[in-house]
Amino acid sequence: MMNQYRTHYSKDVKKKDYNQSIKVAGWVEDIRNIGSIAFIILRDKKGTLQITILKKQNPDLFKKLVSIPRESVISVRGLCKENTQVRNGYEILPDQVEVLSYAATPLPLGVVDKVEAELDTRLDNRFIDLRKQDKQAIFKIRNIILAAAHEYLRSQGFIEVHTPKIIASSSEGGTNVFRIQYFEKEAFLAQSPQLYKQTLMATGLDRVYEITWYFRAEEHNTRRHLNESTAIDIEMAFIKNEEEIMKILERLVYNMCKKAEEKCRKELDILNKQILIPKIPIPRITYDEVIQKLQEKNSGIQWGEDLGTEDERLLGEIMRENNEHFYFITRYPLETKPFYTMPCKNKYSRSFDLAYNGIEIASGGQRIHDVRLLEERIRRCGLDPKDFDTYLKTFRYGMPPHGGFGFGIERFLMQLLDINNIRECILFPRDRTRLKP
RNA sequence: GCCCCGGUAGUGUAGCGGUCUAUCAUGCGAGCCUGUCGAGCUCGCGACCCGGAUUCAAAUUCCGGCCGGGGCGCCA
Repeated sequence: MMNQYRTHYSKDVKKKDYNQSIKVAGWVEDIRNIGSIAFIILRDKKGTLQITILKKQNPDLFKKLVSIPRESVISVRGLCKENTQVRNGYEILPDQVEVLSYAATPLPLGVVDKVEAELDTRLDNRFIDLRKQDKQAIFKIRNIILAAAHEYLRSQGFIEVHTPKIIASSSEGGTNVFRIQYFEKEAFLAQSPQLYKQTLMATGLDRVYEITWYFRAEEHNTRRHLNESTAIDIEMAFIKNEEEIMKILERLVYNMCKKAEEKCRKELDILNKQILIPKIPIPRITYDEVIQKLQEKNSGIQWGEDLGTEDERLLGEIMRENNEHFYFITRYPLETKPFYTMPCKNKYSRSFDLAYNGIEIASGGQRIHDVRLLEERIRRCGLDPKDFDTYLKTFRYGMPPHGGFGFGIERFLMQLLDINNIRECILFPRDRTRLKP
């Protein structure tokens, strides 16, 4: 007995339950009233089932059932009968129906209607949109991917941490931050846990990870940006160079893909997608090689410039021709990277991006642990070391070599499942204009 | 921040100066139908984002506003 409303989920009814009285509960997805017989499709967490009722056997109950508005929540007790004509192989012949919640009509959005609504309408009514199994599948896969990340990172000695999202100063420069009122002070929402992760490298925890929010006040309006997104952020100490970080990242990605492939068969089927599991090692291409490849394809990009969207797409295409979907871009020019990035041979840096079919999904690298070099880099980037007092202090009393990365969860999901709008990959997206629900 | 595009029933659309009393589908309501599973059939309900302007006449043209989508930049 699961609870007073339900003894079985739709997909848990087995042969041994046939000819038994069972209880099911869920949402009324559809009612097909043929006249003297009616079929009610009930949807629960695991799928759908059919309730069949004959008018002449129970006229009152018949009338009650067929007049329930779609998407109402009901609990039904009845005899479970085998029937090969029905998709599940069984149907329920009800003797008791309890309406737990009546749905108003018309629905703001149909769950099984023949017309698909636009994303904007769907997001406005996300609680109904998410009743659709294909929309739900994305979040079930997301769950498995994150479970895989936790499992893998913990197996590698990382501990999970949580750092503040309300912060005193804009951490890195670069992207715009949201300003908020913190009692009598001005504060900001963290655009990344970068500086805190580094601070933790001074503590001896050595390996930390955080599944975290990024808040970014950029007024972008694209299919691949959110103003509130999530990431897997890691930082590790006592590294020799950035290669060690990439080794963790590629294995993390491998494990996430593998677990999704193993455990999300049903969801992948619903979405009609297949997962490409990366071959390890994931190829590393240097920034210089990238520029060369792009120039061969007549891109106007010059050495020293960051890759534009078009360049990223083109590179993705070039790589795909060689059957490579994942690839690292390494050794970016120091100029293009934030102040904390470890330089390499003057003009290069020990940084990398991980791209997946032409879109950046992670970026990271080795950080500077020498405080004097760090101060110099802050100045070179046109910032004032005084503004980084709290941060710089952590480097003055013993800071090991370290590095890490930030990995965008929605970006990854979007590429993994070939979804063309990032808003599909987060339950309640925040974008340039959307603040609710 | 720059640049495009769009707002028509609950949902998705057609119409792009008069023929709009606005199309079709879906939905909703009523009815018929004993095996539906995109059920079917009959009847009905329901909409031109807002404000100005042009015109004999505006859903349609112009201006402003509001709301949305997308591209670039930036980035995950």
